[in-house]
Amino acid sequence: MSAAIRELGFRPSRAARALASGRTATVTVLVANTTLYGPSAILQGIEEAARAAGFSVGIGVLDSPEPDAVAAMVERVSDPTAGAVIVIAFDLAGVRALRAMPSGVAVVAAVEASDATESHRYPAVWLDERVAAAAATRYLLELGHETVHYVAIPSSTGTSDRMRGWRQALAEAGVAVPDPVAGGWTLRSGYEAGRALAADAAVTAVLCRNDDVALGVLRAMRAAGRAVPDEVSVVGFDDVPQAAFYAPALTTVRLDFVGLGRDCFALLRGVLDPLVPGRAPAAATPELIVRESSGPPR
Amino acid sequence: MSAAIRELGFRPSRAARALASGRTATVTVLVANTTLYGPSAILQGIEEAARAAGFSVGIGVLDSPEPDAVAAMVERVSDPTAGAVIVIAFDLAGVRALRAMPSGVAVVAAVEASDATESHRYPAVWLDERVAAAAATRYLLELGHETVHYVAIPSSTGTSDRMRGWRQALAEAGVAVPDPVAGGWTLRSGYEAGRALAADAAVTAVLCRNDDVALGVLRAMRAAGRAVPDEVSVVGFDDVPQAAFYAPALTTVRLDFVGLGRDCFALLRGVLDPLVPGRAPAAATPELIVRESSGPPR
DNA sequence: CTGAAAGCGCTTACAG
DNA sequence: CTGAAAGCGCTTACAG
Repeated sequence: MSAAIRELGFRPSRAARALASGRTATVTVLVANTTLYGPSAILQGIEEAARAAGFSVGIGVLDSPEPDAVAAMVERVSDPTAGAVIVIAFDLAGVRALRAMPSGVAVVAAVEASDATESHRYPAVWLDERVAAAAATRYLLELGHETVHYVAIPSSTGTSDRMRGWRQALAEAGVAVPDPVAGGWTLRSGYEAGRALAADAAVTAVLCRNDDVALGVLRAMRAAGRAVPDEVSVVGFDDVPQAAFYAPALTTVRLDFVGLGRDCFALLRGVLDPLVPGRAPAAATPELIVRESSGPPR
Repeated sequence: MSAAIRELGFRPSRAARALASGRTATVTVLVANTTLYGPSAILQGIEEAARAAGFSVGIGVLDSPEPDAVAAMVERVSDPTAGAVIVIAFDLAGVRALRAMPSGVAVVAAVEASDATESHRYPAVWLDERVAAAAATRYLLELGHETVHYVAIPSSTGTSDRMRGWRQALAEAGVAVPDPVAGGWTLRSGYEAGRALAADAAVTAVLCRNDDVALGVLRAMRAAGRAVPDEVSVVGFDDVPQAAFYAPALTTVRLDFVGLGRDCFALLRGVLDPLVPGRAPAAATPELIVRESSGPPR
């Protein structure tokens, strides 16, 4: 912008440019809840990369997985001049939004389960959670635990790489595969799952679908008088910034959500404009962070 | 939309409409970090209200409080056809963005300190944190503590209603006002502040600027062998969903950020169109939630 | 009350 | 290489 233009306070109209040129440097990201750590960190990463590339970012939250609500949201973002969309498809609402996207709009997804059909219908990005879950499970087994229990969040995507990795590690070790315990997205549901697990004296190690669930389980163990990690080990997933400060500090799998968000935008960039040199994914590999909540069985 | 139109897959172009009519149903919200609970919950509330009103919401993150970076962001959102902006001015970056907004664009803010000049230059919305902080302080005093220490997050906005409420309650009780201890936005900084406090045997009660700081303080106390709440009480601010599950469960001030976000959008709505009936603020009044981390001094 | 025309602020293909 | 014209898809004021 020249000094003269700046002085006059001239600002180009994005709307006019979009209309005239037929394209907009805009992504809108569809997400179920901006309040949870994972999605909010992915959003942070997307925004960072988008801003660097001169893109605007819009946001649409999928309050409810109810088909009509999802369809309404999809309708809003399918405006022909509205630009591309990224959907964070870690749960039912996101998966349904992905399925409902009309052809003709550029869409890219961040998914949880790499084997889900969603990741084949659209360009997608994910972390290698299966390997990480298997590693966490193996770690517990090697500590001497006879098996490892798993607290899942059901009806999210149907399949989960985390659960598959856990199951696979158990199978490879030739160890009994207990039924997964049903948790949920709330802390309370993690607590309830923990209560059930605490009541079973045979349980000595539990892997949790995320750190919120793990925090609930931790509290349930304490309430039941089962010492962590002396009597039972608990391991989470995500490594939220608070995890290192819990009591006990949580052993968990660190997931680079911000990096995943950046990769997601880079992928979208490549879809929109094949001439833009595609960068290799930069998200860090998931890594088990051993802290205080895990140890050998008594 | 008629069935015929739907069948043909017709979707109106938002860009064309914006150009022709001169207005866009769009808000973009400027925020420093989508990853923190407060801002992300406010965003959730804004998006919910905006969607209900048929508005699109954009997001711009203020990575850095550095003036050039802030100016660049402000420039992007000041597009004449881009619509209104909401800035979450809880920290330096937000406050600076607010100050840099050119006249002519509709802006509304969510602020922390009701007395700051920012809240007078623009329509703003805030929670009554001063009264809540005073109440939390009084609660600790009435438990029998001789005074209450405060862990602040410095250089955020300059003034903080939370700190003012604490100071006021102490003054009204005719009690010594200790120097605030400097914390920060990271958990680690809360931990460091807690270490300093733990080393001072005279400290029996500490009020923390937010729950993250409080979690850090909790851990520091544990590391120093000071029992909570038996030897020292710690109280937070925010009531993040995890607070009830910490060990010990955190006594904290519940802040209705989602409601604040809704109110913020309602205020903006009124600014954009004075004919729209303005609804009374609906955010819940801050409330002290007493849990396990506070009690009488020994 | 209905319908054709002008215009919103840009970009772009084309004439000069 | 430069400059004037057409057109992007809507809205709106105006003629009929």
